Amino acid sequence: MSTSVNAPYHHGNLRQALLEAALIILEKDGEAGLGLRDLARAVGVSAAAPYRHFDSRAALLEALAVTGFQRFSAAMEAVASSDPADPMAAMGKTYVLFALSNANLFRLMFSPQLKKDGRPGLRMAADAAFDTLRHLVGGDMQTGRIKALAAWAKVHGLSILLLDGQIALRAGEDTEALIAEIIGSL
Amino acid sequence: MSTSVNAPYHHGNLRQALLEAALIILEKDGEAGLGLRDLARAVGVSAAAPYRHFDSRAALLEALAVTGFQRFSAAMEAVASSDPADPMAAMGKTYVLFALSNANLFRLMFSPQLKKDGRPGLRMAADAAFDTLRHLVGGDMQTGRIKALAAWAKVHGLSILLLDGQIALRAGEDTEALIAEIIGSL
DNA sequence: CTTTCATGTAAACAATGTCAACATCAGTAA
DNA sequence: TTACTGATGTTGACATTGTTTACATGAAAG
Repeated sequence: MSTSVNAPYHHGNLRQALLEAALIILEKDGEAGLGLRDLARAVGVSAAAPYRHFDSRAALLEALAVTGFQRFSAAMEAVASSDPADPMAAMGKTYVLFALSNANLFRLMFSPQLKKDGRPGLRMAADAAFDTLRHLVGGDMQTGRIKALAAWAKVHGLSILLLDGQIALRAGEDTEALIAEIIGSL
Repeated sequence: MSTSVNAPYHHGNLRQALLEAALIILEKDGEAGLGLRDLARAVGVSAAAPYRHFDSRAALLEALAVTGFQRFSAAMEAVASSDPADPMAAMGKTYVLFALSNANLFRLMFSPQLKKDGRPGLRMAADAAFDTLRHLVGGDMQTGRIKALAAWAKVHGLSILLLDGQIALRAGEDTEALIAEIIGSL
């Protein structure tokens, strides 16, 4: 029984296909909804096949989170290099919008689960992302460390509170405008 | 086979015992490490017994999170009623310290898992907690909504970043002092 | 053509959440 | 007291999950 009429025994690029399908499932169903068997079935492969490319489910999740940090870095560098009027505000807005448009991926990136296993790839990716973030901030304006940390905390907290639906929008209020207002209140 | 020599058939106060043991396991092993069977064994009861008091594992977690919000509210009210010099700063500090000293419980309170099932008890507890928070803030100083949201975001983000170990302490730096500094930078 | 090795499959395992059927016991009513 | 009843606990089973082991396939190297 094969999904397509003439499915080849070897998939060809299973690792990549798994990651792409996993990302879709992740955004739709959340991390808990991402089962290895469902994922394998979605790609048209047996339940054990993913183990040729990932040591465990956690390793698969780690790979997802790593690509998340890479995309995050890319987004931040893109705004920074677009030479905006207020670099800090622009980066903050990008930070929050990235979280909102990649909700479950963002949550996965900061998942305490993955961190607890001490997965080195994830730690490296996160460190790299925040290093470039620090570099971009330090390059464009000479903020002190405390102010930078405070800005980071504000932007990160805003991301999570919005993600969790804790911040209620008023009637006719625009999310993006609210973000700008909160970021602007330094 | 019974844990104690003369264990009675009926536990007596199983629901409470489950919650207390669950809280301990939660703080030690995290949410993923909190299995129903282990929990039942820790309390000296069969694997199915918890189902007489909780509909599901998620319901048990919800109950834990609810008590978390109650403790959180109590802590915030305690500081506010102690009439501190700078109410906002004091509450912010309490907010972060609560998160740090109840790490996994705090994470559970904001777990996307529980939120997704639309558990009404959790939503009510969270709303109640944040209502009292808003009340305390609004009562002591007339902050605008945007400033209040910004302060909330900063304090919440700081909690999570510290919890995740993302903010590195410098040599000889005190966590509590750093918190105070960041909160102070409004 | 043969060999090899990365990559896939099938079948099994242990552990988990959950449920159904039965056991125990405290309290109430006769 | 005696019988019933409902709340609470136990046992055994089930489906599902992550994971492993043994085997199958086939593309590329020799």
